Amino acid sequence: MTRPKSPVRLEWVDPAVCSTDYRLKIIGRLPFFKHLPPAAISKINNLFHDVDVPADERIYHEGDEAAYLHLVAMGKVKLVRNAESGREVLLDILHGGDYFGSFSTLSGRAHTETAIAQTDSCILRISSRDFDGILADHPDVTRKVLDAVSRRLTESQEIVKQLSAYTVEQRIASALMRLASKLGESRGEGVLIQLPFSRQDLAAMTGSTTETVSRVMSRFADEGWVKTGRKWVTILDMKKLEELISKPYR
Amino acid sequence: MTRPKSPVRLEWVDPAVCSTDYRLKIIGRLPFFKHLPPAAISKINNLFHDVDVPADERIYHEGDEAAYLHLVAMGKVKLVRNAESGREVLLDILHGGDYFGSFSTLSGRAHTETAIAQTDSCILRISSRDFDGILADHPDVTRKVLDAVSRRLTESQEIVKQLSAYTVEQRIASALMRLASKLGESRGEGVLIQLPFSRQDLAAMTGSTTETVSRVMSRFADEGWVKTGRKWVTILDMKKLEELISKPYR
DNA sequence: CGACTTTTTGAGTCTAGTCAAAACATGTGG
DNA sequence: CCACATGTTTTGACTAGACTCAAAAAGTCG
Repeated sequence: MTRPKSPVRLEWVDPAVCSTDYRLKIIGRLPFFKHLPPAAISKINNLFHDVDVPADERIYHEGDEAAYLHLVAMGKVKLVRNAESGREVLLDILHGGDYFGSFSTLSGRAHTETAIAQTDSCILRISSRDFDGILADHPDVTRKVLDAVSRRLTESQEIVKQLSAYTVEQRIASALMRLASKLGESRGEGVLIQLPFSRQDLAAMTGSTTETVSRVMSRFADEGWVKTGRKWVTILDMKKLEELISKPYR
Repeated sequence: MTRPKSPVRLEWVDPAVCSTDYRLKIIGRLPFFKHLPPAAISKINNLFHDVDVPADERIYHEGDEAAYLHLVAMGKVKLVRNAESGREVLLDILHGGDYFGSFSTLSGRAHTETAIAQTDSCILRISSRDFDGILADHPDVTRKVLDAVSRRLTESQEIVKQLSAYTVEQRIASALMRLASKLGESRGEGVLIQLPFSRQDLAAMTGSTTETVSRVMSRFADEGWVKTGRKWVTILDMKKLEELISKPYR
């Protein structure tokens, strides 16, 4: 039985994206701003600065002064916390339109996590100061930001629940489903996840180790629920993964 | 060596607190509102309704329609998520001035967690609709709420890190320190935590079991770092607990 | 003083981690 | 286009931290 070769096709990051006024389009599509009139968006656009970040490069580090709010214009960004033991914990993977970094000069001055480009990325950033100005000018934007943060809090609490109560197998199944629905690409046979992301990343997402993740993934593959390769996974049977989770602990 | 009997003294919940205009004082002291002029606070006060909740009673349940924002006026409230396996996960313990529940009709219609009174409590609540009105009228309040939610998100991510990378012993030490700084009462010999909270609660906070928590606490007590009893803990040596955490994994 | 709940202790088991090494992909340069 | 260098994934053997089940001990309250 021959396995398919890597189905990974890296997305094309046109260097021009960040340096032209294509930005205006991106910013205008963001949930925070899209309801605003073109004039306001244009004004906001001028407050953003763009940065191209090659894959694997750090955008900022835990403990750095939190002076900017960032937006992913293109590419993937992972948010990571490092434990004292050296173990890396993957908090979230972000893509186009997602925000990260800090909102304000008020709510703490240091970043509490590290942001790393997972692929070549284009990042837009605005100083916390300027963003504060936008919030002051547009109460409805503040409101949307509040909703976005609330949603992220709820997601984080869901992760807490899973880390507390699920087995590794269940956490991995859940992480795959989460990634699939957020970043998956529908293929004929299933949903392809190609961030790219390694066993290492999946381990850091689920509070586990590469070896254990590998073993669990092999089991899933044997069952025919997924197909895996280097830095990609295709989910063939979402239902079975779901059953794993809903099934009582014993 | 005789151990002290329970140092627990339950705080007195005067039924009058909730039913009189003492509420106005409480609301006026909240971080969200305290900067507002008395007239505005008085107006806001009228939108709140008070509820007395006896200990161990549920205030709302996961999945219930999220129609109110709640404030703890007096007492302690725990936020809990139930896993499919039946295991209970303790997300947070709240006390005077803390908010819980949902902010808006927008950000999802169902509660994602269960709220249970840990002690006899007095809860103030406001309909999401009315709270939306306040946010619309007072952009600065929205801003403060945003900061509060952001802070809670950061805290939640810290828990995720701990569940992912700490041993049970480290998680328990960390939980004790967190509770001490938030809800602890300074006594001569140390910091008393008397929520009241059981081994069960501590297990639900740390993704562990009562038995394991008991064993770890006994170890801590043998070392002379804590004194424990039924539903209370006194921390005698915070530094030693801290060392446990900062000390590399092995 | 009992009745009840919470906490502790013990013995046995198992999930998941550790360490080490082999197998496999992928991209590079000859 | 093949052979090699590099990083990733898999496999194996072993270990240990934490869970389970069961029962005894200790606190607390009426």
